[in-house]
Amino acid sequence: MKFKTFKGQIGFSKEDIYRELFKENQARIRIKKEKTAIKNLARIFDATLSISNDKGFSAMSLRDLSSETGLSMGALYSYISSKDDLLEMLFQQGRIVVFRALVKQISGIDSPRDRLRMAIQTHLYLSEIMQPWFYFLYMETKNFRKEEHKKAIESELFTENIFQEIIEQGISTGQFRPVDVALTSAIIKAMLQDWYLKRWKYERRTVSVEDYAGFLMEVLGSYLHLENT
Amino acid sequence: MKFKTFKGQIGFSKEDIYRELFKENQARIRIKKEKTAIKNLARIFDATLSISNDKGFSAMSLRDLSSETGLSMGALYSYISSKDDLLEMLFQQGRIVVFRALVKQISGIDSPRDRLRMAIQTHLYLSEIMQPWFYFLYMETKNFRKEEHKKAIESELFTENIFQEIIEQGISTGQFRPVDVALTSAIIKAMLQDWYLKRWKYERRTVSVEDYAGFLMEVLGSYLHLENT
DNA sequence: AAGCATAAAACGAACGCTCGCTCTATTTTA
DNA sequence: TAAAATAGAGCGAGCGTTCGTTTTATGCTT
Repeated sequence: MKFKTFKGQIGFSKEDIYRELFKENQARIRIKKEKTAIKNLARIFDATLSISNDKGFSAMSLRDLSSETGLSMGALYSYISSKDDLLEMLFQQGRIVVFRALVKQISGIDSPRDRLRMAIQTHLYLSEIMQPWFYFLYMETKNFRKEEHKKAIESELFTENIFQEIIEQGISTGQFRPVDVALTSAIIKAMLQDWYLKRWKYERRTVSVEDYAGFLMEVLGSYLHLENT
Repeated sequence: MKFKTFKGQIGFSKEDIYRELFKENQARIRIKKEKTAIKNLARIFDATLSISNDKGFSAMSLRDLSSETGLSMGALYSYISSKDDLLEMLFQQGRIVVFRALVKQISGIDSPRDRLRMAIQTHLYLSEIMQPWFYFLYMETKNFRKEEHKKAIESELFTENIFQEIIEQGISTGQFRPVDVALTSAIIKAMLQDWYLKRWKYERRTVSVEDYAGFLMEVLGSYLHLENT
C-alpha cells in the first residue's frame, strides 16, 4: 500500500478529531457552539503539541499557550478546566485515534507476510500523519498521573501483541522460521517508534516513510523466512 | 564477551566518575575537600537521575532534591551553582563516560562480524550498567539549551557512525551483503536504545542483556550475511 | 590530651518572580 | 438585547536562588 492511498482512506480529518473531542468532553468545556469550539480546540491542542514537543509539557506555561494560540488566559479556561485536564484529554483522544486506525486496517487479511506488511505500513503511515501526537504520547507518559501508567503500558503491549499474533500465525503455517516471538515483536516496535522519535534524522537523509517501511520488511523478511521458499 | 567480563574490565567505578566530575568543575563547586565532595555529589546526581527519570527534570524541584538527598537548600548550592548547571554537568559527564567506554572497547578487532558483535555488546552492556544516565540523556535532551542540541545530535550520529564503518568494512570485504548502510545503522541504534528505554519490559520477561545482544546478532546476521557462506 | 581558633560545610528563612487558576468587566455574536 | 465568548488584572502557592547564621571538622598550642 502506498502512503497516498493510506492517506486517502484514513477516514477521518483533523476536524473530526476535535469534533469528537468536543462532544466527548462537553461536560468540562464551557463553550457552547460547536464551530467555535472546534476551531479553538484545534488551536489549543496544536499549540500544546508544538510547545510540549519542543520543551516538554511541564515546562510549558499556560501563558506560553496563551500567546501561541492568541487566546487570553480566561478564554483558555473556557476550553480546558485545568492543565492536567488538557494532558488527560490529549492522552485519551490520542489513544482512541491510534487504536481505532490500527484495528481497522489489519483486519481481513490472511497471509501472515501480507498482514505483517500491512501492520507495519499502518503503524508507520499513521505515525507519519500524526507525528506530533505519537511523539507527545511517548515522551510525556511519565508526566501523567501514576495510576494512568498502566494504560500506557497496556497500549505498548497491545500494539506489540498485534505483531506477536501475526508472527505466531506465520510460524504455525510454516511460512516463518520458529523465532523468539516476544523479542521479535519488541524490536519491531522499537524500529517503528524510531520513525517518529527521530524524524529529523530521516528527514535530513530524505528517507521517505515508504522507503523505511520497505526497509523494515526486508530486514524482517530475511530474518523470518525459511531459507529456501 | 560475557556481561560479567565486561563489568570486570570496565576500568572505572562510580566513585571515579564523581571524582572526575569534581576535579573538572572545581571552579563552580564551593566544596574544598574531595572526600566530602564526592560523597555528596554522588548523592545529588543519583537523586537527580532517580527523580528526573521518574517525573522529568523540569518537574523536579530543588526542594524535592533537597529532601531526597538529605541536604539543605543551602548545602545543595555549595555543590551546584544553579539548576541549569546541574543539567549541564550531567550531560557533560554522561557523554564523556559513554564516549570513552565505547571507543576503548571496539579498537583492535579486525573481522567485521566480530567488531559488530563487540560494538553491540559494548553499547548494551554499558547501557545496562549506566541505565539511569542513558535514559536521562535520551529523555532530557530537549530540556537542554538549544545551542547544546548540536552536541546531542553529534553524539547520536557518532555512535551510528561506528556501525556505519563496521558495515561498510564488511561489505567491502564481501562478508556482508551490500545493504543500505545508513538505514541499517539507524535501526541498530534504535534497537540498542530500546534496551535502556524499555527496561521494565525486558525485566518483566526476564530477558538478560546477553540474551538481547545475542538476539540482535541473530537478526543482523541473517540480514547482513551472504546466503551461502 | 585538652583547649582553642579558624576554616569548611550545612542550615533554612526569606526574596523576587512565575506558575496555575479565578473572577469580573467588556466585547462579540446571533 | 440577551447569551456566548474573550479579556486580563489579580490571587496564593511554590519555584529557583541567596545569605546571615549555626554546626562541624581541622590544625595548632599548651
